[in-house]
Amino acid sequence: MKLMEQKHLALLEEAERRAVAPTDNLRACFELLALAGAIDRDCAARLAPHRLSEGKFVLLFLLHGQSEGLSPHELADRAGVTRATITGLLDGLERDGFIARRSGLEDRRKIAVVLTDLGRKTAHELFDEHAKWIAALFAGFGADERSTLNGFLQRIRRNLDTGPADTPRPETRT
Amino acid sequence: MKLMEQKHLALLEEAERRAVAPTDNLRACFELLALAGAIDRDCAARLAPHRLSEGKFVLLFLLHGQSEGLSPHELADRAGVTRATITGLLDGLERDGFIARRSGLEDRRKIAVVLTDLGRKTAHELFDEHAKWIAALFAGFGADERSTLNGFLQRIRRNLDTGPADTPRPETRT
DNA sequence: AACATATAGTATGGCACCTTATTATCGTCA
DNA sequence: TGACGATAATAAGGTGCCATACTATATGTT
Repeated sequence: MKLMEQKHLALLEEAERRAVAPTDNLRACFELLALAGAIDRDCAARLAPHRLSEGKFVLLFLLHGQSEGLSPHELADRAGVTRATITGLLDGLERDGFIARRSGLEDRRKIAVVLTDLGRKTAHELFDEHAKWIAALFAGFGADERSTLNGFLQRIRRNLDTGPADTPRPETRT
Repeated sequence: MKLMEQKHLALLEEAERRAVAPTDNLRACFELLALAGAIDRDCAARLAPHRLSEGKFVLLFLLHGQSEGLSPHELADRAGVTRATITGLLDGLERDGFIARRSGLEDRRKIAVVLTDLGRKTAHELFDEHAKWIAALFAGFGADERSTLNGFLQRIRRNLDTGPADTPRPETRT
């Protein structure tokens, strides 16, 4: 269990050598990023045995309960990725037998993506397990602690948003 | 500025519908992940104008000050990625004129990666800016607050490590 | 009806990361 | 000495993400 990522350790050492910035702040930031990275990796590791990635899992539970299916466009909107990315994920899900593509009836440009039995079964089984796993990460936290943590995160986010006025980020398209 | 990622919103809704896990916990986790994601994206956006990614930037400052250069193997160890990944990053850095590959003298399997003038200049300029940017994320935080936050993160990490005994993660190879 | 424009899905190519070969070189030990 | 296993770098192929460009279909305008 590494407390910090290798690259961040290196950066920290160099920053100490140069004394350009308060290293306590750097350390705090890297611990945050390391934890998030660890969560992501753990998530991926839990889904991998089912031949799923996080992105694919999201599509699965988005489709679950939609007996009519959803179009790739809708999936993209709800999952928060581009349509092109959806195409790739669907290719994998179709190959592995989780979903099927049905060509649309009224609008022939549209496609309806529907779960197969395997897809439905997998989505159903995994969702609860997944949600419980995530919730368990905050086991032992009281409401007050969660809200304190949240306050910290908000403040960091504010610093993130107001700070870099020099970088004209193209404002994630809607 | 989105507070939470689209996919997490969707997951949260479904979890509320099903009432399988305390959604406050889920929400807290997603806020954490969203912030980390936002930081990563911001980092990428700051480096992109220089034709650098975070991975490439790390290599650059690892090489900075190493007048003898480093081998891809050493770079991989210090950056915490595989040698194969390093090869790809070096290809890009070489193409863009930041580094040069020098074939080794004593051991002819080895290659010495050295910075070009452009590489040295870029590394030098960017490092301070980058470190200051990261430190600025924790502007306004006192030592006590940083340590409270850190305590929270450690607790989450402990939950992460102890929880999933069922997932036999292959224990990140050294 | 005809043309312009918008939309749906996908292909293509790029990036950063991975795992698993493959090739060249090194060091050792029989 | 020469064969063997370790090591260095890379190649090949896979994933998930992106942006851009293309095709087919739909729709609105005149």
